[in-house]
Amino acid sequence: MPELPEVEYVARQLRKELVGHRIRATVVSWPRSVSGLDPAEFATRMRDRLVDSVDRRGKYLLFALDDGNTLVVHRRMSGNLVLSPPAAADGYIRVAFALDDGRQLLYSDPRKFGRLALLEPGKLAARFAALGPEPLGDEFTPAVLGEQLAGRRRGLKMLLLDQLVVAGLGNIYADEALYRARLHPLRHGSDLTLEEVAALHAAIQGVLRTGIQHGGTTFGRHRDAYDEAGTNLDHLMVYRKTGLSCPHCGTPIQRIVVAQRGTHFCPSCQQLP
DNA sequence: CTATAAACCTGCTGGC
DNA sequence: TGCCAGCAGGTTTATA
Repeated sequence: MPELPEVEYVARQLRKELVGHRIRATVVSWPRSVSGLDPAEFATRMRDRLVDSVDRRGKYLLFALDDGNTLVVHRRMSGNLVLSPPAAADGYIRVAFALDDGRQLLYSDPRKFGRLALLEPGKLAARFAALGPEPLGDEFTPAVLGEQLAGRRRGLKMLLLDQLVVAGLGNIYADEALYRARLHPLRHGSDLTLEEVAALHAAIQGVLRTGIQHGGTTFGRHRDAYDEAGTNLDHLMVYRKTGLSCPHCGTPIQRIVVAQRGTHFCPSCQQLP
């Protein structure tokens, strides 16, 4: 499940590999993977475009093209962007881009949830205007996090998953951040002390940096641009560790369901007041 | 504002 | 061992 670390890691790889290269032919084999455009029109607009830059915003990958438009990719649950040749076809290729040097950029997505869109500058700005702050950016300070949580009666788990509160956290890193900050997932956003907000801020940045450092968390299908699995699974403390001992106190990790999502925490280290 | 649920999909797990 | 129901989760849309 690509979250910020998985997207950031791939963005860094693709920046190195794609900037300065042109896209030649585009083949869309699952039309719904492209949103907002007819697949044939999408292929036409992509033809001979030069990749000027590769960036990330939240869980979105952004490829700035030389005609001023931006290719936006969200991998959702099972999408991967992989450079060929890794024995190429895995049977789930939804979109394939042929590059000017013979390589291919393949979008593989078994569950077909991910989306590729081609956006003009105005639409790009509108799309991301409401998105929350970048948790690893300079603008994300404890005070900013405090503002985002102030007056919110929702639980912390829900708030952290809300991309308008903070951009890029998903189920894995939300659980890990709350564990690291020792905060119960059902604590109300508005109830935190200044110290707790500061701890959560540090925890969010910590778990994300750790994730990037280890190439992301591969639970099943996530692969980087070179088709390699990430190793951050070895560094998770609570996510999908129900019944296993808390690394800090030994209490069995508990699983509850919050907003239809599995939520893992230590009932001893993370208590409700 | 907040909460809840369904829809989009397919691979994998677990219960029998 | 084999089958199949249901789980898994990011986002959008709909409903209350």
